[in-house]
Amino acid sequence: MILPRAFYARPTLTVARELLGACLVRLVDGIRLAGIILETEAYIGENDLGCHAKSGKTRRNAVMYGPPGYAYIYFTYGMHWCLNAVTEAEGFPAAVLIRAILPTEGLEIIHKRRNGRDTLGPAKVTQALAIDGGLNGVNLTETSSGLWIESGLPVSDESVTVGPRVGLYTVPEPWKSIPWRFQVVDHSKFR
DNA sequence: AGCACGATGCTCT
DNA sequence: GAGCATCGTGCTT
Repeated sequence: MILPRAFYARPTLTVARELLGACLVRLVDGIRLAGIILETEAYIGENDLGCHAKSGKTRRNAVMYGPPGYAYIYFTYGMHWCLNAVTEAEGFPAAVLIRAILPTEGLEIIHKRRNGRDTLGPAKVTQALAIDGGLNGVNLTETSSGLWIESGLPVSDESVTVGPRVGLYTVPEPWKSIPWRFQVVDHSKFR
């Protein structure tokens, strides 16, 4: 089942936690590339100094200000794309960064796209699933976008760790260390 | 196994 | 012009 708009129209921390175990799907040339989401991070509003919306609405972050259930995809470090799912009410900028997946469908293609390497990292996820800026702003709640998220396996609290978000080196406290990162500890049971 | 570093170009001040 | 929600390599232990 495709996760509906109402799934995303909730507090971002709730969405980030519940996206663990869900299935990220990318349709390329009629072929499904998919993986179970293993790691997420929440970015919540203009007060969150780690969030791209910290300085208000710009051309880059505009999608985050739109309705929930859309893809916010940004380019960084001169070569990498990162995928987010927009959350909360329209007008409030918030999103969940998809940081890692366990590939489940289209394994050969994913393997080839990743040159045999893992898919544990936000830019590795987008490279593996052929996601780039051309998909910024697409609707994650319908298949016609070629990118959507389906409900997957429930993940128990015991198999989830919570911790600080990654890569926010110059972000001031408390935002730098606030535990808004969610990770499936042992994903061997999904294999 | 872990750390340091360079790559590389877009976005906003 | 500075900074960046990263990755892979290569060197050290």
